Amino acid sequence: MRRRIARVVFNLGVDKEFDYYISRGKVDVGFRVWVEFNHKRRVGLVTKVTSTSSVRNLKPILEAIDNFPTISKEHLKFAKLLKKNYPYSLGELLFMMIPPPLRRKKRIPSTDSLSSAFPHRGRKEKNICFIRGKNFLERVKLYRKKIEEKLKEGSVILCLPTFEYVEKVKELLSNFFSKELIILHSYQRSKEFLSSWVKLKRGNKLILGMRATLFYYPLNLSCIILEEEASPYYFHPEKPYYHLFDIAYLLSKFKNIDFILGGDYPTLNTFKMIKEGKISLKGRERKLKHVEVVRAKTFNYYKHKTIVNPLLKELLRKHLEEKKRILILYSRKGFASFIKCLKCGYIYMCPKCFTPLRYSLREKRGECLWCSYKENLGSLCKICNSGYITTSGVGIERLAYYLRQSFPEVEFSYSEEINHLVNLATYSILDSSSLIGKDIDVAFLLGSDYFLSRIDFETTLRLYIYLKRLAGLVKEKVYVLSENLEHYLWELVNKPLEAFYTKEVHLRKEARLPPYQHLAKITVRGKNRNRLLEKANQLYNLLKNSSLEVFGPVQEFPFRLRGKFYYSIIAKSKSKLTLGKKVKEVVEVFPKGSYKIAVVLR
DNA sequence: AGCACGCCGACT
DNA sequence: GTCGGCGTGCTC
Repeated sequence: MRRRIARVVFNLGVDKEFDYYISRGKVDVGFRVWVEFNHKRRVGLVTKVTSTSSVRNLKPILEAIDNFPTISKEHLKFAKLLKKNYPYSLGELLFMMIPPPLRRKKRIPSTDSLSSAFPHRGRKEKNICFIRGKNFLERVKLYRKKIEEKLKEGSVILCLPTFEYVEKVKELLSNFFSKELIILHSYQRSKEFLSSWVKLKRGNKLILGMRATLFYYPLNLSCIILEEEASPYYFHPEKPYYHLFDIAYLLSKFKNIDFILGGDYPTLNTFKMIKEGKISLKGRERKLKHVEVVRAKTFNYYKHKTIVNPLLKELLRKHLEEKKRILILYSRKGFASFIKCLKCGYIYMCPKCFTPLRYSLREKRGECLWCSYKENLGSLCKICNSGYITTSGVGIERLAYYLRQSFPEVEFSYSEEINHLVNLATYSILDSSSLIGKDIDVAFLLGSDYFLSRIDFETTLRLYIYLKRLAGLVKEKVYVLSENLEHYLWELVNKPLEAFYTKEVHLRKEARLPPYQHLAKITVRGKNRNRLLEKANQLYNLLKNSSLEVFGPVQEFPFRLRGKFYYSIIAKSKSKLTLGKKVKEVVEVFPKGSYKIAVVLR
């Protein structure tokens, strides 16, 4: 019996396979094919070759793009496993494993077949381990040993949060693994990406990349390393939404290989798994410098004509006189959060998102935080044409402005380059590697009350990690100015990790939040506000009927983005798997139309 | 996902 | 009358 029919999937949200007959040439599972689908020609991927089809009048495969598979049978199996956990089609998931240029009709620029090295599967019990190290320089040294050992068995992928980490690790490891080192990430040009992708399939390699890299894993993968596992960069913030930890965890289980997590402070989930004996722990906590929490009493800004707290001024003056190297961290970007007219009270808004525009002093214009909208401003109000425009709210640029007023002789440098005596930066600099190896004597963390007031259950843990990183960096002391000394973080910030994490885990358990309960945020968007709310309520009822704990719908922030409204519903469940499955079922039966749904699990 | 088709309310 | 938003169904 000759098998003449190919089952094909596309990079579309249709979770269905389509049959085409094979007219000529070699076509097999994993081949990219050029076919006509719905009056258009596009690239499909063969998931099966059979002899029968329930559909009559099949269309032919116009062309097999290559004469070898782009996707292996193992990758196909892994994509099917992912499909069980995520509300995406098999096609969408498989195309994540294909380099972007090859998602179009382009031939693979290689001479011989791409048949990869022998698939690797761990024999004994796989090992999940959290390696604790002060900073990434120290951890890379620890990974080096592990990489050397695992390269004997197969390839190793080292996932890094950002491009700058990849560059730094490349510098650090290229001497040790010059033959094995391969860089693969989506910042590369397509030619470079493709040549790396072809190379990583031959022999035992060390692959450096970011969150998308893991989807291109070679069959002989023997170990996954996730450096700085608590980094927010491992969350993919657009469709297809995923967290790299989950993908890496599933892949390591699927292949039964080692999974190494690295970081200075773990996520709460990892901490919980360490406590449960599911993850082993290497490395100890070291003594850090003291974080001093100072009561920043509220004072009258207008009377004092400054926003610089007198206490901060006093502390700064003292350390400036001692010629200390100072770092000041602040949580809000830009100059001001609002631009308004003093006469009519009009607040400048983004016309697409209906959120206040932020004022950027550097650019001298209003900017939307949520989309790319920019607006140049005159000195008179654009509505009443008479009132003066002022700004309110304190961003880091305004803070710098007032600090210069208070200390005219000091240069408050505000940039990513920390080379001056006094430096200003936003908290996010602590998620990068820019501060490693810099000499700082004293650090001030400002704006913590605002940071903690955000409606997000992760903020306390984030701030704890930021403060601990600062405490590990400075030679002398970290100051935090807060008006809210009752916050539980302040009494735990100088205690060992164990104390804070135990408390936080306890609170999350009480509040039934991750990692004890999992959350799915289901967001609907559409142009008609009232109808959208109806839709959101329908969705709410469907979720409720599938015996999930459901909350909402609530307006998203921003409520209106790029001309569309957004409502969110939160569903809760103890098991991430059941949650994912149930939400997926509901989303699938929900009528498709002009109201689009997005699902984020955590 | 994209697209065609058909329904219905709004508006010169 | 006809324009456009919206639901439905279909793609091998």
